[in-house]
Amino acid sequence: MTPSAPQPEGARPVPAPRPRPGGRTARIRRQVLDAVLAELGEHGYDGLTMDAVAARAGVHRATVYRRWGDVGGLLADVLDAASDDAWQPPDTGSLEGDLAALNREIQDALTAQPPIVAALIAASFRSEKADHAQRRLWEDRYARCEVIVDRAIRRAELPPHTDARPLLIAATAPVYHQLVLLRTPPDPGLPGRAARTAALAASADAFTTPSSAGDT
Amino acid sequence: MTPSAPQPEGARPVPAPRPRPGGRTARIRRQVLDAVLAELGEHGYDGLTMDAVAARAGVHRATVYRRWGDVGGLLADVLDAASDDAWQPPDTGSLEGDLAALNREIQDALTAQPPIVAALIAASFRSEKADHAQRRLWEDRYARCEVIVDRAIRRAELPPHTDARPLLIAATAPVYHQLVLLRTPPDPGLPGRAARTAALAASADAFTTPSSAGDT
DNA sequence: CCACTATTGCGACGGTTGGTGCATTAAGAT
DNA sequence: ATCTTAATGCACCAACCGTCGCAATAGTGG
Repeated sequence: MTPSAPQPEGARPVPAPRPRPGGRTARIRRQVLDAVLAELGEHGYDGLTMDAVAARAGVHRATVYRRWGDVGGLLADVLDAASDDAWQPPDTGSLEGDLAALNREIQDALTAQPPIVAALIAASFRSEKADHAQRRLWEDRYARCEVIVDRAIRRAELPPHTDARPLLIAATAPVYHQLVLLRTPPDPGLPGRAARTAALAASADAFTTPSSAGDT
Repeated sequence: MTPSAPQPEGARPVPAPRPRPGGRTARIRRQVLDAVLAELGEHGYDGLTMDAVAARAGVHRATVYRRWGDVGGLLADVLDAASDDAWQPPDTGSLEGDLAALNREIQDALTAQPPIVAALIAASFRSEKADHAQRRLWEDRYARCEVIVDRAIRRAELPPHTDARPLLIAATAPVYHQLVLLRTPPDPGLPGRAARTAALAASADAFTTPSSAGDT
């Protein structure tokens, strides 16, 4: 079973809804998840072995196997933990500015050193559990970004019935595509260009729903 | 074309290893590559082991190890072999039609059963060799697609200095993004919508190089 | 046809990782 | 303090990896 979302650093020990949220369990969980991030940054997703994680965390392999099952369980837990932050999309005052800033954040995250984000995306292909967690993270992030489109509609930059998701996908997909799939070196102009392209198509009604109130 | 048969360095410094592309060598290569595809389709990239490939191909493990080195070498050879086909982008008579047809081909390939293309993309993250081969394949495919933009320019559908690559990326990235990264179920309307969006932005000069003859 | 040799098959080895039964420890309650 | 039992550590096995030396095979040139 997956060990539900762990609390971030130093969170107050909540009044024990779980059978035994003892100090040892929480401490080991934090140690293991930190070890996963560290191993992921050093050796990449391919060098992420249960043995190395357990050794770095200072716990026995069997403990990691029982609580997380396999590497995918570890990744899934890390990904779910990533959804617990308070991230919000940028707010620059214009649609194109928001999308460009968003794309810049994406590019920075994908090219950061160590490449943890890229490693997590790549690793999500190896496991069903990590895949599901990755999808939840995508859904969470794109849902939060919908406010960008809402604001643009409120500013009358976009027609009222613009579909947020396809617009956000069109704006961000080129950045992911080039950096994750094509693996081309980062292009400083790409975030802005992709944002401009999507904003242009959006203002030309390329993302308005034919029927109203129809969510995909 | 062949995996160039990397000789075991240091073991036997043969000064003039006469290449021997005899019938047996080629036959074994084909058997092994077919086995790789079959294993990839059945067990996915994660279940792709050297032992299983050798057993299915009817050759000894040592042979596979000697000629391809590791799983990455096998994948790289498969990817390189994929570049040797005579694929050409569709020609429907219009830019949007070409892009839509291209996107439909991409979507079909990515959702085919067994998911060999998706498995190859995912597997390209596991190995340096497979990664390089995958990049070569991307480059080959996108280079072949540039003729779509050339034809559109010749038809006066696009301004003369339109950059082919960013346009092709913008048109195809959403399909890859949704199917490979986001892992959403295939949307029959997505190829056409992405093509329409890109064509619209392109006709609005979104992909023309600001300065003269563009590079990249 | 024959000699030469690159290539393959064969069996085995040590090493690493994935995964699991069993004994021990420690958290939580009485 | 003591009991209960969830959680952990330990030992163990199975599968796969990567490599080696040697024998057998089959292209290649004479």
